[in-house]
Amino acid sequence: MQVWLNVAMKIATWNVNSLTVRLPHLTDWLAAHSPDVVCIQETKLEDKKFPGDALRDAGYHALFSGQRTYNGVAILSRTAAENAMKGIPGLEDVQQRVLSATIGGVRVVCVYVPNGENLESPKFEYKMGWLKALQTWLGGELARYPQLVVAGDYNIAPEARDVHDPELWSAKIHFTPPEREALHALAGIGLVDAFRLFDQPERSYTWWDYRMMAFRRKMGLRIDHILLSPALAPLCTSCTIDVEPRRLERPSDHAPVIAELAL
DNA sequence: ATGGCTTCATAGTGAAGA
Repeated sequence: MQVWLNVAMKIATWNVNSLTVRLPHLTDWLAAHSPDVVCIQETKLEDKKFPGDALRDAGYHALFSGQRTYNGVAILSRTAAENAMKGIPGLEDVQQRVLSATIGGVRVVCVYVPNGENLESPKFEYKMGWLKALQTWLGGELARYPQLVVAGDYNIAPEARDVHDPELWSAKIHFTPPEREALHALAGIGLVDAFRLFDQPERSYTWWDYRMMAFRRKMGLRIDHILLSPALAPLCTSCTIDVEPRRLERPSDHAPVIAELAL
């Protein structure tokens, strides 16, 4: 007699653009959706100011790696995380952008890819070097952890359909050819975009500028992604963007992305 | 639009985000 034990895992990513400002939105969202794992970017606070108590009251363990003013990542989970690690090994970086841990047998990597500013900026060089280091490291992690999720704010829109006006954005940061090639290279090592495993509505985006009433006018970019290892991709049962938090007062400019896995 | 918000910071001709 064979016993099947199916476990569903709901994993999300959300750039909150200041965890201090967005904490009420986050705790409301956790209560409404009960995700098992949430990768958070742009906490913008030092570790000593991390709202661990509020998140514990909300029912979540938290790993965090922050700094003053900028960047900062966290992983929230219903069950305790194991083997937590900060950053990309071998990459000297004072900016807190990567956190990884194992939760329920799944290796979770939370990433906040650099913005890049523009093609002429030194920040663009930093972004491209950072992405190369990420790719090299993830190649090894894929071999080490067959069940791997890499979720976060990639600051890159992969395809024209991920940009509200591809012509306008063709030479702009987030949609330049070298950035798109760097994201495509992650597909080359086996990582699959969970969102495109399913039919999706047109004009599906995860970020909208605060200016120009961009959200209301559907002028956005899809730059937040959940990438899955080859072993996990067939186990993914859904992937959606939740635009509701973007409608709230004082919203984050990013919306959460949620994937469900049948493990 | 070479910046129209928003955040954190400081009191800047702000910086940075996306």
